Amino acid sequence: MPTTQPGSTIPDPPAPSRRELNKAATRQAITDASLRLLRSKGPGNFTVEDIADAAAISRRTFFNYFGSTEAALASITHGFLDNALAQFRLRPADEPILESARAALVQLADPMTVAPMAELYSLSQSNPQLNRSELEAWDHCTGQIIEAARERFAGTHGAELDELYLRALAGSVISCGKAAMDVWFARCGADLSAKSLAILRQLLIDAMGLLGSGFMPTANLSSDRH
Amino acid sequence: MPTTQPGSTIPDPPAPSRRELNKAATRQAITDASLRLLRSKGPGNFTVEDIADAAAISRRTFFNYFGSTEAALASITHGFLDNALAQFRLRPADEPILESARAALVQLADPMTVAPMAELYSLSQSNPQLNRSELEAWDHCTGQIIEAARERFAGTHGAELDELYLRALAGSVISCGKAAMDVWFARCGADLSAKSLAILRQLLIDAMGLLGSGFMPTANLSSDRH
DNA sequence: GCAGAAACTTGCACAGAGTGTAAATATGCA
DNA sequence: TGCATATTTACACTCTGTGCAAGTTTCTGC
Repeated sequence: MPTTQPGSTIPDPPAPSRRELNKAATRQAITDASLRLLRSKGPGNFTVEDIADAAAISRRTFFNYFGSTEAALASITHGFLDNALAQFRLRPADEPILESARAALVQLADPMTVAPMAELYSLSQSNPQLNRSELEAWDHCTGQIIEAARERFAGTHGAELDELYLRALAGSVISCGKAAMDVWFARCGADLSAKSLAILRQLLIDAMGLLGSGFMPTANLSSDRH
Repeated sequence: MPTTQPGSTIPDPPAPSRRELNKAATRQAITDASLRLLRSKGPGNFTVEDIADAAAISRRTFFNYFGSTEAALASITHGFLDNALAQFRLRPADEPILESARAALVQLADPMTVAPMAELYSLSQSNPQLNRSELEAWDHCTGQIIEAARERFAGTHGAELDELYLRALAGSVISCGKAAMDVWFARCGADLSAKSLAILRQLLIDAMGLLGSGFMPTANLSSDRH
């Protein structure tokens, strides 16, 4: 029962006002409508007006929330990656970054979290327009990881972390996470069974392992693990 | 004097026909005009029609060559990365992939090659539209590296390379290359002096070194090398 | 060299994307 | 309740991107 007593000493989630609730609902209605249309008509076969009608809003309002149909769908990916980032930030500050990344990514291999992402993957396969927005989402996440790692380092040490180290590492972590997702999807499609998710988890662990070991050439023997 | 004797036994560059020359010239005229307009008006402040006028072609013809203004500009990045890929393919097949990547990237730190890229970087800083196309170009290159590495491995060994290894490595190499370029640009701007290019070269080498050593946490001491 | 084929360019028309503006409506706050 | 502020909406407008058909250039075989 989340009471919001005015005298509460803990800031709580600061009282979601009516306006914020409405906006969140509209936003959700738009992404839901977009996903429905993507399912029923396929990528590129529906317009912003279609989405607006399906979400019971005006075309103009759609553009108050998203800049394009792709952006509306990419919000799913953004949600997924924001989740990953939140997990990353929860890790202890003295942990090696790669280990934090591994732990954060493994958290994502859970049905509720991965389901929308998997569906989006399967529906947007081989569609250039959507792929660009996906790339943008992953890139945005890279930027956020850079920020998070920088803050973490500045917190524990006094100095600043080398910029190349930071950017190269963050980019590689994201690339490896993406590679694991790609391989998983190619191998399992949108299958969300426990077995399939275990494979995803292992792929994410393996990918971080490869990164941590500097991609030793012998590592390609790992293919017979599956 | 590039004679094209019919009896020549070597296939040569197979006789660039008039049509191909015209197309190449038009393509070049479009990218040149785009870059000129980017310089003079800034990103987002000119239309396809402006480019078409400047290149002395019709609007419709522009779209026969490129799908958008961004795509026209991204052809610069594509050229740069195609160059990198060609260097990669020239490396001996038994060399470790990371070493090949390092060598290929270092080849790019040369004024003629890097100049257009550097200018594009400086002009499209903080412009979302252009950045998306840039990301797409890097991603496209990742795909090509995956292909190249797969072929190379299949050539020397009989078996297939583990898909995760391949994708994670290719993605990380590209990420690190990009990170090095980003840091270089942040540090040196569009400066193309020998000293600046030496820094770029060293950044690329360092980035590949980080990748090869698995991002050992002590590596961040490298910042005092510069 | 010349006719016909094939490739390329161009103008036109049209659907859709994206944005500024101002009026209408909903929400927050005293 | 009543005013201030935030949000939605309709409308108009520019620009994008594409199909189509008519014009122009290049290529091919004769």
